[in-house]
Amino acid sequence: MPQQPAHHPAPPAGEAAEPVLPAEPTQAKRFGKTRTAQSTALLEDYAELIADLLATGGEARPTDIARRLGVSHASAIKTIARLKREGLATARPYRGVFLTEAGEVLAARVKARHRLVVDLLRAVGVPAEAAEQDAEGIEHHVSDLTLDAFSRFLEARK
Amino acid sequence: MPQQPAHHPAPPAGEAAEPVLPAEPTQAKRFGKTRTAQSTALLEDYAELIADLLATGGEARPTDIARRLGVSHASAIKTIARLKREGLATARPYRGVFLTEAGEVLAARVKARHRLVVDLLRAVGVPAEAAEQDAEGIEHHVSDLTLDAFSRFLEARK
DNA sequence: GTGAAGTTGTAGCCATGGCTACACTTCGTC
DNA sequence: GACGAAGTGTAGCCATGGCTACAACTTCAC
Ligand SMILES: [Mn+2]
Ligand SMILES: [Mn+2]
Ligand SMILES: [Mn+2]
Ligand SMILES: [Mn+2]
Repeated sequence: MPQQPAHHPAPPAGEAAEPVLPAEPTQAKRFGKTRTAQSTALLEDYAELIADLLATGGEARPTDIARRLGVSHASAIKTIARLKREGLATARPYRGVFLTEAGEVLAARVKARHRLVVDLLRAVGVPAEAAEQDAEGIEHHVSDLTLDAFSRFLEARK
Repeated sequence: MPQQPAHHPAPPAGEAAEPVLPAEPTQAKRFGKTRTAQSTALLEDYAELIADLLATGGEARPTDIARRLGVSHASAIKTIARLKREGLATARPYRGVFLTEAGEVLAARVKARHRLVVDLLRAVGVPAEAAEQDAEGIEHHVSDLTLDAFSRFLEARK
């Protein structure tokens, strides 16, 4: 059994604490939103990465993208096809990948969010590499309200 | 373009900041770990929910699980099959679902992590419902190192 | 300019996780 | 105890996101 965080009231000794379940529709809504976030996570990472590659190297080639993501180039190409289908990117054969207006907007938003999450983690004492690692997953599940709170928190302790 | 967090150095006015890309193998490793976390997220949520249902109602039936997750009962049953396949749960037809030793260990760990993530979010000023919502996704991407940092942070400002 | 190497694209496979439709069991009520 | 409602299980569909294998195109070196 993992340790009890000290700021939480301990359960009455002897018997297990009855967990308090959220109301059923509330809980279903939460899980549903999490599933939605899941399905856009990959697109967000691609958009962010493509923007970075374009900014630094001038071009974003499927093979580079694949290598950076640690997947086969075939997988990358399939996801690039999805980006195109969803109006986030354009690509002509052998010419590299570019972002549409919508894609650039998404990339900028994702990038800002990514940085803010890393900064917040660092601020509460998470070691640098762990912060970078965890942020890569966490960023896709952070709502605007939470983002605002992160901003204010960082601002306050600057 | 989203707002610039004030604690970050602004890019030199006039030209865009060149993003600093992590080394390729580093970045690939990060994305890879995130993918792994993704694939266990669902099992974790099931284990946590089943434990809660068993603790409160004494039984965890596929239909209850499905309703709480907001999916069809057929989907729930398929994931329960995966839990069994991975040695986390047992279930005999029409008799409800139970956790194995391994399943209970997982559930306890997930539950503690979930609570800690919610508490951390609340502590940095995230509104209650947003904290609950976002934690449902974030929890699957929080490493032990990060969890420790959260603990210490909460302890320090208790 | 030609040939080899690297890049890109396509095809076909698998696992996961949704769904609906349908069949079968269990349970509660009368 | 019979019946109908609720719960459970199975089958078959789809999309996503991995993979390998192979084919076609570009590019670079010579
Ligand atoms: Mn990410
Ligand atoms: Mn990111
Ligand atoms: Mn969760
Ligand atoms: Mn949870």
